[in-house]
Amino acid sequence: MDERKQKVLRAIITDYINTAEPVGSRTIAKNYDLGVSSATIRNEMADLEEMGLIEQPHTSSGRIPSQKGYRYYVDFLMGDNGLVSGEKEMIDNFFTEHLPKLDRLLSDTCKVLSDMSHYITMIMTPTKSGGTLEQLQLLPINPFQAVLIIVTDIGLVHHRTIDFPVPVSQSRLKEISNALLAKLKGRSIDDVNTTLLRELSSELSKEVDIVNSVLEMLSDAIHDSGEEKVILEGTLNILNHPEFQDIDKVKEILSFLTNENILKELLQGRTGNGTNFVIGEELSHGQINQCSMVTCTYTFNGNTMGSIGILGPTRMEYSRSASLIKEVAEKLSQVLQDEKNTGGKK
Amino acid sequence: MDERKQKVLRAIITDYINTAEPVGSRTIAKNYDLGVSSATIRNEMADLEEMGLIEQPHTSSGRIPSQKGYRYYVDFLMGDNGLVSGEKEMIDNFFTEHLPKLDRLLSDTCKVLSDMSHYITMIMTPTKSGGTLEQLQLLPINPFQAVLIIVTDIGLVHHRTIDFPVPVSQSRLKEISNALLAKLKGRSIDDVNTTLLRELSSELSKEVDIVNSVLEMLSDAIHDSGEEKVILEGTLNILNHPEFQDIDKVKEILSFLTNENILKELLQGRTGNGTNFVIGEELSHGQINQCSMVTCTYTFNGNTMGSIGILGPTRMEYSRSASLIKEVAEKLSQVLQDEKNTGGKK
DNA sequence: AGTTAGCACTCGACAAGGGTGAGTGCTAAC
DNA sequence: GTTAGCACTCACCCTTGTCGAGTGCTAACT
Repeated sequence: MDERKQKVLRAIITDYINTAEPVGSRTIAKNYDLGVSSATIRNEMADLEEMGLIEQPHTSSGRIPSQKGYRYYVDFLMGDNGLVSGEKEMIDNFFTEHLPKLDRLLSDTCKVLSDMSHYITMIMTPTKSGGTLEQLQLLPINPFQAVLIIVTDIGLVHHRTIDFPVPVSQSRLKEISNALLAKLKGRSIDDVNTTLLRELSSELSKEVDIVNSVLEMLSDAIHDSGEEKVILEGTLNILNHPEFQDIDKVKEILSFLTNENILKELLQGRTGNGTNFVIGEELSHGQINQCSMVTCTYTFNGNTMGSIGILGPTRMEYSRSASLIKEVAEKLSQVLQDEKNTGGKK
Repeated sequence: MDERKQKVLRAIITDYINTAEPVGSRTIAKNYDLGVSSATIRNEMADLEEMGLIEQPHTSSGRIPSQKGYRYYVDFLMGDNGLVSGEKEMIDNFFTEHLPKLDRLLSDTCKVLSDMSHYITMIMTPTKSGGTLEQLQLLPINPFQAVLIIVTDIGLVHHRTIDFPVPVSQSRLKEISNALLAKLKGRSIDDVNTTLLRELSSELSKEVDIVNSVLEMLSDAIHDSGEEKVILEGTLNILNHPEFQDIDKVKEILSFLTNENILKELLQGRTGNGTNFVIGEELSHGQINQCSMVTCTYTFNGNTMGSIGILGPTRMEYSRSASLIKEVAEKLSQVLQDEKNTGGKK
């Protein structure tokens, strides 16, 4: 593929990203000075079409990029446009001003990203597997109820209300609480499985009913704590793009995205450390095969913690989205790290 | 307004609710045997139009109900159609099967209601003002961090992570924790305001930095705890109704509803104990003046705790929605009460 | 006096037809 | 290899005509 063909392809894709209209040879000749006439460009376009990189919606209309064309574009042509001046600063400000309360931070980050990108954004919360249990406490509310609280090493707090079948004294509650803490403190979340809990149950078998109520909720809380969640924002943004004017299409996509497992699947298993592009049918879900996605991971302590994704039409601004998501992911990782370093000088 | 006019009006509204098409005199004569010809109905319709209860989208089209017409309908004509057989059972089952973990319960309730109604539903979480603080505890994570936990009398748990500027020993933490608990236990949430916190700050002034970090987060948690939230579900349901085929209209409505304060306003201040109807412009927000809303309150300990709302097109099924929402609100109140009674036998 | 049948009229919805313009492919000349 | 020119295609828009549902009015009927 010679350089001129690349230029033509880049011009077509750039134009189509901006206008969402099939782009003709004259438009390119006029607006992207390649130094050749429209006729020449027509010849090049015929070649590009033969290669499967662009296509014609119908005879005698302009060309639009094919999915293969977009793939070639992100892999070889796109380059790194960077962010418009001021945008990087916006992101930085957001992170310096923001309280590092994890769930809130993530959901606000997601919101900022969707506002800036004008696409749908999603963030997977940190996988807690690998974390350890640092605190565990039972707080009495009344003789028949208590609150179970667990805290993991990265400071995530989970709680559950426990109903006891019989009244439980405060001192007894404290005993159980201390016994559990002694056993579990410092253990990894993944270790606290059914087997271990059963062991505990038999060890603390003085009052089975009570202990079992506690263990049940503990298991529930641990399980919940190990579970990633996906935060979704900017779903309404897609309504601004001309490819989503069909209400049925929109409905299909949006209801598809309400399934959290789908979102996890979309965010997970994207290879590579940097930004990653998944285009159209590569997403392998018919409902969103008119969409593309840019993903990136964020880290904590050098380990991948979760992913961030931007979902837009196949015609999305790949370069800009990549720059945005990369900046956000880096800043996010940094804030998490800072929090750990300055907050927890062990 | 004589009986026949009422019958005609009821027929028009019923038909329009089902079809979303302007309804003509012939349709009524044919499908709703009033025992008179279409000509007579035409005369009645002319009268109804003069009264402002129905209107014509354009000359020589059928009639559609006006907002005043809907108002008359819900006030006098509608009656109580009740639920289709099996629906009440569905709701009851949902509540018996469901774990009473408050926030989860409410969001699932909201979901069930939106699934059954096919409209947008919203639930305002319980107002905690009036509640009292029952538990308060500081759990150490490491010398520089602790988790603050507060529990209210109805079992709501809130937590905040605190960063200390200097290392704090476990025993000192316990002291502070106990001192605060002694001061605050049993006090109403509303009482814990800035003034009280300032008092505490000076009383516990041994290590101002530490105490202030704690009080700041306490204030934050209390504030959050006093704050109602609104859960929203079924936003995509409106896409099924023919009046919402215009993508711009949909966008306007949906983005309007992302503002939580708006939702609160919509749910609050509806008079009366039973179900309540707000029609079209009565909602006093231009963005949703093509919508109507049915609301109902749920209670705990005999006090109104929060509201539930169903938002649909003005052409919504008022009677059915009212029955649904009433059933759900009653069951929800009952579950909350049961939980209190069996869970907390003080 | 209220009800009904009949009739002329209105107006939106839909389909068919023609013009316009953007864009292509091909060919011949440069 | 590049360009200019030309015939051709096709979506889009506008106009026109037809159709049908529905109305209002009037005169006849009970």
